Amino acid sequence: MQLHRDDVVDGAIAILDQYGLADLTMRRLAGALRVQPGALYWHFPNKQALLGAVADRILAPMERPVAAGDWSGALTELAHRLRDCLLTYRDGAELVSATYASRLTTSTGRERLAGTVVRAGIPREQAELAAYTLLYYVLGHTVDEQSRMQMDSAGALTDPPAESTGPLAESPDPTARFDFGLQLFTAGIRHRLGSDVR
Amino acid sequence: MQLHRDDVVDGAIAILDQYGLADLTMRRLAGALRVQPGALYWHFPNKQALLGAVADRILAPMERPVAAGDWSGALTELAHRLRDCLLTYRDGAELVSATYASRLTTSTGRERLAGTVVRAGIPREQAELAAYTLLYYVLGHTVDEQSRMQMDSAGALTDPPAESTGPLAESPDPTARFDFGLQLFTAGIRHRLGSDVR
DNA sequence: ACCTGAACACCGTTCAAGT
DNA sequence: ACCTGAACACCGTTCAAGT
Repeated sequence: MQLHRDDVVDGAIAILDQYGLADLTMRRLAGALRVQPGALYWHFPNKQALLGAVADRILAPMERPVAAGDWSGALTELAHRLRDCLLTYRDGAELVSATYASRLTTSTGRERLAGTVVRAGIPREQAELAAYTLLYYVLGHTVDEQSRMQMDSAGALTDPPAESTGPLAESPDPTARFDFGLQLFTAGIRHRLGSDVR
Repeated sequence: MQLHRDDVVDGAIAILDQYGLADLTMRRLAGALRVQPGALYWHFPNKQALLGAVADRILAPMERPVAAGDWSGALTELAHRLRDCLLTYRDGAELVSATYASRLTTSTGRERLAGTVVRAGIPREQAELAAYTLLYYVLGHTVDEQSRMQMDSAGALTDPPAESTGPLAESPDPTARFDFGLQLFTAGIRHRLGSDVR
């Protein structure tokens, strides 16, 4: 049985989702694929490249077209879809955020965000900056949200009726909290459209 | 010569700044302090705790009072100061962002940001959310900015007259780019003050 | 072309034992 | 109280050699 590039990514995703990013090692992955660690290096030059391919897989749904017509609807849809991608697998947000340090530049999600902001009427250069701003927010929020989820599902067993873990514990819906920052962002864009935009 | 907790943090900061986060290992740090690796575990329970102490050191200037009187000035000042803290040492942004996954909740910088937003006239719960939003932006932006700086100073020797590295290469001043996102944020806050705030 | 076997140069952490 | 010595259980990566 030949091992293909996609099989390696499949195996990596499986380990990621079941055991988390810390357990996603080349040796463990090789073991799961019933192969020697060195074999992986025929398919990928190094671990970083493998993680990049995993990140691409996680973000694949970002390619699909958006339904919303107006720019603010499209922006909201893209931001939510990005968050959904990151939340699909355990430690997905952390992996993408760690792996896309510089890779963000070529990310297709970033381009589409920027294009949508341009459509709103913001000059190209500023739209690029706005896209980054939104991206930083979505990544930061989702990494935080996901790590809290995992802390909760671990702590729920050891610490059942804990009062509150911090100033965010009382906020009800994670999605509502996400939307708050999103609305702050779109309001900021709208304000730039109102004022002198040049 | 007795080794104290602060000496360990000093040594860690020195290695971080000279060789980067990847080279900040317990063994290397022990070597620099002329001590066995195990000795560090008398002063800190594990590496994570050590990195937390390093992060606290990096963020120490956040405690100083702010000069600006109005809320938007104070917000801008705090955001800039946070960025400055992160840029002071090599890989500072990456270390803080990696180490403060859950530690953000108790961070003093976050509290002060939230307090400032409350002063603007936003209800407490929303102000907390806004503070997180700003924090995610500053961290994301600065990690990106700092990693680009290091890629440039490494690539400048191997790749002198490269055309452009991406859609951000033409933007002139990193500080101006930082301010753009910051203004987007404050405009968003201001918009919430204008509308029904409850 | 694709993989094995085996090594190289590291990690973080623990812990009896020393002083 | 503070540290050494030495081990344990891992890492990512390389590379001759096999098929």
